[in-house]
Amino acid sequence: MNTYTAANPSTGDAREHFKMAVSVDCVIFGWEDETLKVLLLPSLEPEHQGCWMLPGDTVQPEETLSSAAWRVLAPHAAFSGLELEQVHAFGTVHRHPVGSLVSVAYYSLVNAAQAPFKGTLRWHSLKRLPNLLPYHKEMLDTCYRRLQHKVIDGPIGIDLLPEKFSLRTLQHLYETILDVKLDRRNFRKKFFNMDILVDLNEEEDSVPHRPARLYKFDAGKYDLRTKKTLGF
Amino acid sequence: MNTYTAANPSTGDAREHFKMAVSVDCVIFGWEDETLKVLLLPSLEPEHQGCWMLPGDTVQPEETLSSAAWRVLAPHAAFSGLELEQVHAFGTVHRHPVGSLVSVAYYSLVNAAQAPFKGTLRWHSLKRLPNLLPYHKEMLDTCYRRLQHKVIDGPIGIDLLPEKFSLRTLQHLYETILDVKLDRRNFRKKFFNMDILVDLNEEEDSVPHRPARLYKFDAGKYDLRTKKTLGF
DNA sequence: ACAAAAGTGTTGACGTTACACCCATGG
DNA sequence: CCATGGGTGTAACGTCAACACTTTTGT
Repeated sequence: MNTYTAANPSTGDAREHFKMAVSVDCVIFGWEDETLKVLLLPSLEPEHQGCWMLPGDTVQPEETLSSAAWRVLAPHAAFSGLELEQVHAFGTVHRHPVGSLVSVAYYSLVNAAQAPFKGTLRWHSLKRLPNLLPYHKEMLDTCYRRLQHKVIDGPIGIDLLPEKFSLRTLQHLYETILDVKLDRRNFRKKFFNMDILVDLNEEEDSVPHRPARLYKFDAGKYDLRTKKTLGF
Repeated sequence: MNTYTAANPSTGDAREHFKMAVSVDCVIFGWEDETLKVLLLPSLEPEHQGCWMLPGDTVQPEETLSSAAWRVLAPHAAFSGLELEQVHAFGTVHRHPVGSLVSVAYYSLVNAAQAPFKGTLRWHSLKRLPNLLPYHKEMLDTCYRRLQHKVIDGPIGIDLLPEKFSLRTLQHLYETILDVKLDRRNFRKKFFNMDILVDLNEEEDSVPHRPARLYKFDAGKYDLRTKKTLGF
C-alpha cells in the first residue's frame, strides 16, 4: 500500500483502519478555598486499585472531539459556560489488550465552588495529588504547563473569584498557579495598568488587619486583554 | 454505562470502542529559493479530483503518534534529523462512511533543498497553494500559525540557510514566515544582541550592489536561545 | 552617474525588577 | 502595643519602534 494514500481509508479495505479507540480526557482545574485543585474520579480498573483518573470517555463516531469533552462534563450544570481548550493528543502503544488508544487532553479552569461534583468525582488539591494512572499524570502535567503559560499572556480570574475581591486574593491566585512569589507593588502596577479592574470603593470587613479595598473586573476591558497579538 | 468509566475499554465490550481511525498528517514547511513552501501530494480520492493533500497515514496499533509521523517521512533521507512537533488533533463527524477519523497534525520546518521529494510529493509555495482537501487546509492554517509563533519566541534559521549567509537572507526568512516587513536596523540589533551569529569576515561575491558580510550560527549559543523561560 | 542594497545610532515609550517605609485594623 | 497584612514611589535596566544618511559595488 502506498504510504501516502493510506490516510484515505476509502482506499483498500477501509475497515482495516478503524481499529483504534480515541478518548478525550478532561483536566479541569478548579479554584476553591484559595487552592488550585483538579477534578478526578477513582479508577475502577482492578490492576490500578487506589488510582484516580481524569474524567473522560471514548469518542463516539457521530461526535467531534470537543463535543465528546463537553458530554463528559455535561452532568455538571455549573460547567455550562465552560471553555475547554485542547492541549495535546497522547498515543500509547498497546495501552489496552484489544487495541491502541489515543487520548486527547482538554483543559479548563473553573470556580470549583460553583461546580459541585457528582457521582464519584472529587476535587483534589494539586499539592496533594493521589496516585493517578501513569498516562493521566502525564496529561495533567502537560495541561498544568499550558495553564501556567495561559496565565502569563493574558488575565485570568474572572469567573474564578467572587464578584468583589481584594488584590491580595487575586495575587494569591497567580502565585498559586505559577507556583512563585510575586512582588506586591509590581503586581498591583501590572493589573492597574491593564485597566481591567474597577475600584468599588469598598473595603473588607472583619479581618484581623487593615482591610483591603475591593475590586471587580470590567468585563469588557477584560475580554479585550485576552486577545492575542503577533508582535515581532 | 457510566460516562466516566467508559474511557476504560476493558469495561464492557471493549471492541465496541475500537472503531475509530487515527491518522497523522504532516505539515512540512520548506525553505528554498527564498520561498516558504509546504510538502503536498495529489489526492487520489475521486470526489476530490485535482485536490492536493498533506502526507499522512493511519496510525498502526503498535506505534505511537510521533513514530507514525516519522514513518510517513522516513523515505526522505534528508528528514532524518527532523524535529516534528504535534500541533492539534482534528476530529470530524463521519468524514468517511465507514467510521470516524481523527487526524493529528504535526509540523516541521526544513531546508527544502536538502529534502528532495520522491513519489508524487511536491513542494508548493505557500503563496500559490493548489486546492487542498478542506480539512487539510484547516490543518495547514493552524500549523502555519504555530510556525509564526515559534519564530517569534526563539531563533530559527539554522538548518535552513546555507552555512554562510548574509543578514539580508536571514531577515528575508523572517519576513516571509511572519508575512510582514521588518526594519533592517532593528532586525540586526536583535540578532546581534542574541549573540548567536559569528562574523566570518567574508563578503558576498558577484552581487550587483555592495556585498554583504557573511555570518554563520554559533550552534551552542543558538541552542541556548531555544530554551523557553517562564517569566512573569 | 546611477541603481541597488549594505551598513550604521539615537531617541522615546514602555514594561520589568528591585527595593523600604508608613498605615489601618483586631486582638 | 503588637501582629498582620494594606498601601505606596522611584530608579535602573532592557526591549522595542521609529527614523535618514552615507558607503560600496556593478553596470
